[in-house]
Amino acid sequence: MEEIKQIIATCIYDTLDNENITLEDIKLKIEVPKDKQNGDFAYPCFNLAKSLRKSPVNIAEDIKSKIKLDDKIEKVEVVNGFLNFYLNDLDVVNKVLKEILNKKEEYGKTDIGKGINIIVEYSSPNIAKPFHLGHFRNTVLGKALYDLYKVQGYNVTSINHLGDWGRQFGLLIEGYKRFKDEYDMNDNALKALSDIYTRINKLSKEDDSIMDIARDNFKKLEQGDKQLLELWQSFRDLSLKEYDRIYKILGCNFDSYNGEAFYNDKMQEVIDILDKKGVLKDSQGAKVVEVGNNMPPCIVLKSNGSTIYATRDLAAILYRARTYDFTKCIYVTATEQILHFKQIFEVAKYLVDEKYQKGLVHVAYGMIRLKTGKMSTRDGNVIYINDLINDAIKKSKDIMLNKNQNIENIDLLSKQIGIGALVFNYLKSGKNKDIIFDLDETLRFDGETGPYIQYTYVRAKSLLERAKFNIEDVKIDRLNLDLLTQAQEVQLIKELEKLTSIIKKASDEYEPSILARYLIDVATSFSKFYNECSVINVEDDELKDARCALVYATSVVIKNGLKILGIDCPDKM
RNA sequence: GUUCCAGUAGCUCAGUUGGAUAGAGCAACGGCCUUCUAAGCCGUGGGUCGGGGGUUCGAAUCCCUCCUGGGACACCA
Repeated sequence: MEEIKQIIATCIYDTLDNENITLEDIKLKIEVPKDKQNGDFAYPCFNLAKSLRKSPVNIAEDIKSKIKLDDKIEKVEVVNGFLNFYLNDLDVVNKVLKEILNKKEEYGKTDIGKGINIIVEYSSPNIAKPFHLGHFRNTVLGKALYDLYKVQGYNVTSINHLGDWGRQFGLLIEGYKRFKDEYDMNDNALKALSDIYTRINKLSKEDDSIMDIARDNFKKLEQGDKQLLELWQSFRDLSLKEYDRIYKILGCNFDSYNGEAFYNDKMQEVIDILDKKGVLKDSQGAKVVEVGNNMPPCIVLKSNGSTIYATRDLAAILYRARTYDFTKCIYVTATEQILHFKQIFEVAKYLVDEKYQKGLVHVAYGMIRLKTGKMSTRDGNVIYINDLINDAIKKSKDIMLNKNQNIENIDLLSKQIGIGALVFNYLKSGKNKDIIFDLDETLRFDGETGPYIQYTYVRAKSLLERAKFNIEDVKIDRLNLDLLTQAQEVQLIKELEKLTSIIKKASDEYEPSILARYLIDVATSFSKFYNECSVINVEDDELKDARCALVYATSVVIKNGLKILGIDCPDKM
């Protein structure tokens, strides 16, 4: 891509004789036309009009008449002041396909991140509560970001910053003591714990003494009360066990589960540093740091002297800079925390070197709301992810049974497809869009969905199986790829070429949806090819092999792409 | 009140470092399975790109302003 732009820019530059125009200027202006009719690359000549004192159309014609084209470029045409460049398709076809066939599951990977440390903090649920849709969006996004960096060779650390500390646990412990006998902790323990929490929370509003006990419980926890810590630990273990099921399903694992509790003993140093630097100020009894930029100050110590979430996040920044020497530390959370992160990133300049402070990134995603309003565990206005997963699996199973009665592994397949639909649904649109939950929309299986892409993969695999095409037995250099000249074939190959640059763009913009949408384009291009070009029923064996190679290459791109998103490829559906 | 995000087809969304006739999917309607999986493909209809100004050869995209929806705004996370 970049090299071709460089070549075209050089070709254009050589026809011009004007010191006001640089090669770099030209290269920057080269674009990919939206409409393929207009070629593979285009150069708009309008901005040259002033320096050259000629009309854009004349300039374009002039360049065209003088230009010496590189071998890689087939032709150039002038349309409305644009110079449209058409690549030599056979070059592209051969180069791209051979690369994919050789690299296989490595295709799309690069090493541009070699030696660079990146932290992705994501998922981070509050323990003792079931996973809901909000956590799901977070987890799916974070996992995709993690893998986007991973495949580019970055040294990535994933951190699950568990919400496992705070007064709420003092309250939960009290509720647990009172009501535990009424619940079955072996079945859906998190639901039970969260019900207990809801109950005791309600009670505490009628009875002030309960809050006092909760405060006291938490104080004891902080001081290391053995019995209470044991209880707290059991809540944490139960929660992780439950979450792990979902993490396994989504294909994510964490290098660290250091949550808020972990920083319990690491906050004093933050206070000391801030104090020593003289930035800690009294304000209405609390200790704050002014952060400017029209923002309210960041509270670091509450008026009762205790720490707050900002203190913990600051301690985490300090710890992570020392432990991981990160170039980037990415926080995946909902948009409601934007101000909070702006504040602590500002305060961080007093704690760590500029290198680290500049590397702090907040990736904020839009809220998921229900038609009945914002999700809230407290009001019971919430979608639990387990329920949704079960719905999705059931639906894909029903569809399969409807199509074909005897499918092996139907449980595995329906799980892969149902979850593929869910995950894709939450990755396909931009992260800062709010989502209003709609069950029918979430469980769609046709159109721009996960199952559509999986289906494309399955069709490709099925073709290869029928054609008995096994990549391990193929002599890649002896394939006659020059036979792939049909419009659908060339178009598909040009699509496959983009994977690497798409991965880079998606990570640069912290936007996995770019990859998700790209995979839809790949699937669509393949489906068009599939409809137009026979693979198995062609007489010419050379053509058959070439097409099989293309089918295989497509399956590789889809599989590699979906893997980054955390979506499995089923063999049949 | 301050500030951030969003507003594009009936619905859900792409497109935003300015470029060619604003694109998909769903829904609607019409085609394509005795030959590779119809969870698919092809076609038709559907648009004041929230409104109004401005900058520019050129604006959905940049600037100003207003409207609508959502979030955040001191001791919850």
